[in-house]
Amino acid sequence: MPRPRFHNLDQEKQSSILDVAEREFVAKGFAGASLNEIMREVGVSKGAIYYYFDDKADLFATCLERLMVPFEKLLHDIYISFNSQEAFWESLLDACTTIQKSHHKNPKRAAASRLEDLMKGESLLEERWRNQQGSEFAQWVSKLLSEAQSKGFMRMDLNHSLASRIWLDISHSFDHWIRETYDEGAMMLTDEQVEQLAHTQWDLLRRTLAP
Amino acid sequence: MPRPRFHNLDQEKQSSILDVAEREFVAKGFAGASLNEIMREVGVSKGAIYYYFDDKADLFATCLERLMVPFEKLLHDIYISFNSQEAFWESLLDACTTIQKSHHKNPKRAAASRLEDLMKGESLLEERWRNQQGSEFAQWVSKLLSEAQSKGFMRMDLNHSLASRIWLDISHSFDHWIRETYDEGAMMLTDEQVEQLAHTQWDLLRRTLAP
Amino acid sequence: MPRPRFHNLDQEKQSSILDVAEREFVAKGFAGASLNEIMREVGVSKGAIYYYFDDKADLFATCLERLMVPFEKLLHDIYISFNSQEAFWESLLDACTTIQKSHHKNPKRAAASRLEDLMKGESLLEERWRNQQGSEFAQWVSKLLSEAQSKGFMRMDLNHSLASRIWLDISHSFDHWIRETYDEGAMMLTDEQVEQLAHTQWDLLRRTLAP
Amino acid sequence: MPRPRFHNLDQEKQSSILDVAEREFVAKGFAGASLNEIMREVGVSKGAIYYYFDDKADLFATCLERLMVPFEKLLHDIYISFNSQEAFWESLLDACTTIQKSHHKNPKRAAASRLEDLMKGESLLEERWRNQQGSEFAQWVSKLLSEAQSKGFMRMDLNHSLASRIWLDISHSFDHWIRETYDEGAMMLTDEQVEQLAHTQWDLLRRTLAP
DNA sequence: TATGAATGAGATTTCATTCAT
DNA sequence: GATGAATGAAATCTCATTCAT
Repeated sequence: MPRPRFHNLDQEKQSSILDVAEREFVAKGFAGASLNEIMREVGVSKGAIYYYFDDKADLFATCLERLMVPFEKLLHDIYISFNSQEAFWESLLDACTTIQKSHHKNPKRAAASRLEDLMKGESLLEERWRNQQGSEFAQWVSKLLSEAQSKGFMRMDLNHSLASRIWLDISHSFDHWIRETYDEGAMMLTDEQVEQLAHTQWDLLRRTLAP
Repeated sequence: MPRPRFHNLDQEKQSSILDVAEREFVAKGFAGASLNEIMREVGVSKGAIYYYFDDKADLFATCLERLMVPFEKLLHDIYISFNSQEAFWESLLDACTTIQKSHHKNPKRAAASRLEDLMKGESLLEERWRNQQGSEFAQWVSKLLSEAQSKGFMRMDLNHSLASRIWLDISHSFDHWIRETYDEGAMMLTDEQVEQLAHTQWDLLRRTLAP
Repeated sequence: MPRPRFHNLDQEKQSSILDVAEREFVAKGFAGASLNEIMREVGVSKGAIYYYFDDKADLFATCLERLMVPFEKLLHDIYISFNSQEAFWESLLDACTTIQKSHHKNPKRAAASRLEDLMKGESLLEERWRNQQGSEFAQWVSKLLSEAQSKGFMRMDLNHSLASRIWLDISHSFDHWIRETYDEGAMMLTDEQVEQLAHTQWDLLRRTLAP
Repeated sequence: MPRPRFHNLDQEKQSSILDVAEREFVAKGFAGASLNEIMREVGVSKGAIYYYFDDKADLFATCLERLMVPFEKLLHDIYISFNSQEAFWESLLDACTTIQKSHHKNPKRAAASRLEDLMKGESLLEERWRNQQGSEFAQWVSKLLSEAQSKGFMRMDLNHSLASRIWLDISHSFDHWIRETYDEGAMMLTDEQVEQLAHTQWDLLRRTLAP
């Protein structure tokens, strides 16, 4: 959580700091990233970063937060039906589509999974972050899975933690793929193609997790 | 690639160095790991490390190599039949079982995927590693996928790179799960359970990638 | 010497600033104390401190001054008789009693000696402070000693600077002791006990410095 | 406690480091002293200090130790007789003389009291140092005082902690005086004068603390 | 073959101080 | 009168790496 001062900066400044920091963290990992480098690149004075953020970890967390918060809002608004098996899978398809569209509109969002990966092993970060909010998406998946299993909409012969893991990793596969794709050629997909992609993802989930 | 001298050391010494280094890298990432710490823990002199390895990255690569090489040998010995669709999937089940058994016999192997993850973003490392050998497993998967697709044993409506990604990530899911499971309780699975796990993994691949 | 504006503040505000600053300086020394910390604790804005004081040293000096000035007034009002040896020592006993009582009424005063100690070695501070007023008490002691020696009321076989030093250090001994005592248990001495203490101090001076 | 490496340096190097550090600490206090400055002045590389010492506090402690250890050895060898009041005071005179001579031979030793003063309020330092050894001299004084009081060789109408304090402060008075004297003019006292000084000190103690 | 002393660049962080408003 | 954003020098400390022995 950055100090309130940070949010008093004009959007442009805020963005430019977080953009650079995000790029640096993604490129070199948490420990490998250099605040010096970030300051220099942003063109901000040495003390400024510490005027806005508590420390390196705080800056990192703020980058992560910026990526996650809108996504978490999105998640929160998603409605999943449990009326019938059919309705359940149908609404899950809608969810996949919504999420994919959001990712494509803001492809940087896909970096979040990379940032979360980077936290692994930085015990300091993990603690702070998890206490603060944890991975909302992982919780969302876990909850949905439990509920769907209890209704018999998803298979129960898989260990719950393993099933979650797989669901998450399939989602991450698409995130990675999108990130790589956009990084390489900044190609733009049409709305139709994005819908197709979401359908593919949903199909994989169904193939994998349907009873 | 460590200097040849390193391999003149007795096995025990080699192992103790790489064990400690591996633990340190996995725990703190590449940039975060401290050579000082590793030396101290191993009880080896400062100069020695530089006598055996070019630099930090070389030590890292050697750790990774140790984990990968036996696995690559295993891969190399696996026979996949392309005689018929049935035979293909049958031999793939054998492959999954072989791999799972190997992982359970040497659970540290599962750390390899974590080490490979750690490399991401350490541009220095990535370059060296890819030039040197790259991820053999990824290549194995990619080649199999191509061949199976060309024979019609696997679905073709998925982008090749995305399909690879998914195959790899499902494999990683199991690696992660195994690593976590062993880390937490050091529980031991019976042979039967391992076979069951391999079957599950294979089943997921089939559900996901069969035409 | 703070800017005149400072004294336009209401007493309460002035006190709260100096109280916190004094505590911080006594606790961490001049260099170790942090203006940031002080501002935060007082709840005063960053600019304000620099609006009221020239700089850190000025704030320090003001703390010291607040402690010393009333004491110096006290000193100034003390009458020492040089009519006879007997009268001299008698009036010195009165002086000791007056001073001790003042210290006990305002035990923080005893912190002054600690603050003065802290200045030692902060060459910047020493210079400013000595030029400005120096230790009034040291001067008072020195002057009394000279006069008493010249009248034969005090021994002359001691180097003057050494004798002063001893007189001062005996006084400081009591200051330290009082400070420690009050810090530890906040115990309160009765008037009688204070008088007894003053008598002890005076007795030590007489034993030490009488011819 | 410096790392053993430090003591492998030739005496000259060790001394030059500690001399500069001591001067810096005495001049500016612990917090005020700058390691950078010390390194620059000694002409030693930035890493070197941290190669020899754990941190700033360790360097400080080493300075203090160098001053104290020989003195503590001296204390340890001093014999105080408790056979009779006369013998007691006589042996105390010898002790004073021994100590004074030692101080004059190595006037820097007198800085120890200043260094110990500097530690006050640096809570970090105080803890480390006291746990490690504490002020040997204070203990020596306290023990002697108790024993002498129990035999009736010293007055018992003074609070023990206050009496200790006074004894210590009288000793410090002489230390301070010596340090100032040597700092100012580097004048040398003859053996006879030193003996005279010791006698004065002893006389003050007797006047002050004899029954 | 092996050591470990020594280095110095660079890391994160703090802090007194200034100045536009 | 008063604020607090912004600064940048300097602080402590770490670390991969070199090199004389």
